[in-house]
Amino acid sequence: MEGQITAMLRERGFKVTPQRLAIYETLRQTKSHPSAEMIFHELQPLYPTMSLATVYKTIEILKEIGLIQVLNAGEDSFRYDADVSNHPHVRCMKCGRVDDIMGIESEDFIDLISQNTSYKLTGQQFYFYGICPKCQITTPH
Amino acid sequence: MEGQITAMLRERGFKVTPQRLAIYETLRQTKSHPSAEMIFHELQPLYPTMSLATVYKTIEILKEIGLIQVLNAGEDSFRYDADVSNHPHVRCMKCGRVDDIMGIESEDFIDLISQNTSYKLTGQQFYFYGICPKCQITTPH
DNA sequence: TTGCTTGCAAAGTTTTTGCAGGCGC
DNA sequence: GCGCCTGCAAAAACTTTGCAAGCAA
Repeated sequence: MEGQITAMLRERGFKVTPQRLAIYETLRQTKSHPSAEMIFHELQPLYPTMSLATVYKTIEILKEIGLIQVLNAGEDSFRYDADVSNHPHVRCMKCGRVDDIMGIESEDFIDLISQNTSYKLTGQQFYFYGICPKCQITTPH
Repeated sequence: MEGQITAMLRERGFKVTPQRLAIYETLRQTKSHPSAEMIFHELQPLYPTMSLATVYKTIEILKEIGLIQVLNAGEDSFRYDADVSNHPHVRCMKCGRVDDIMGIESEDFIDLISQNTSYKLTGQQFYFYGICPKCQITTPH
């Protein structure tokens, strides 16, 4: 599983660079669904010369290869997830964090939709909005 | 049902202006889920002096009052829908159009999610991606 | 008349593009 | 060494803000 990115980049004719590996690794090691800016700041200490433009360009490639998925939970910016499995996301309307919702079997629901549209479906994203446990405590009413 | 916007604006202390009525009416009379820019261009002939800023400011109010809902189907810009009922949307990856998916009962699915997260849920958006009927014909493979 | 609203312009945010030097292969 | 890649800067795209004049109530 690990190191797969190297092979997948080369297969598609992309070069393997430290920046690309670092950006993917950052996404693999977090569940916080960071934006480009967040990834950039995360890598700043390790790669002081890294630019935001490189983050965006790398994200574009990783998306194309299918190594990451792109999220927009109603914010101004996009977030990225190295877990490309089909799972819903939930955003806290108070603190802004975005979490995974795991363990949901949505095939039946998707089939139902498929039968109710004339589109040929290729994918989907389910976003939920609410208040996270921590923010429920802070403001309990 | 019609003219409700007038009362709802006044109730909240907002003034009723031709621009606000026109922007809401544009959204009520379409199913294309226009962006701010699209609304602006639609109204340009009728209101030559209308500005994009007014469109954005009005959208902010309509959203606050609950007369419209905000969508982001993975595009750079937001889209707006005067149908605030809870229904999924689908975007064509080829031509970019965004359509409603009606007639879906999603309560059971939402309940299932509700039981699988520690968030206190307040809302959700379901986005599907695919190819619309027209684009399926144009490129049939 | 009062003060919210409009529309213009400027600014803010996020993302993309152009290009010269650098590095993967 | 060739050609793609990086990083800087500039630009583009979308949205927000400031302010003077205008209009709703």
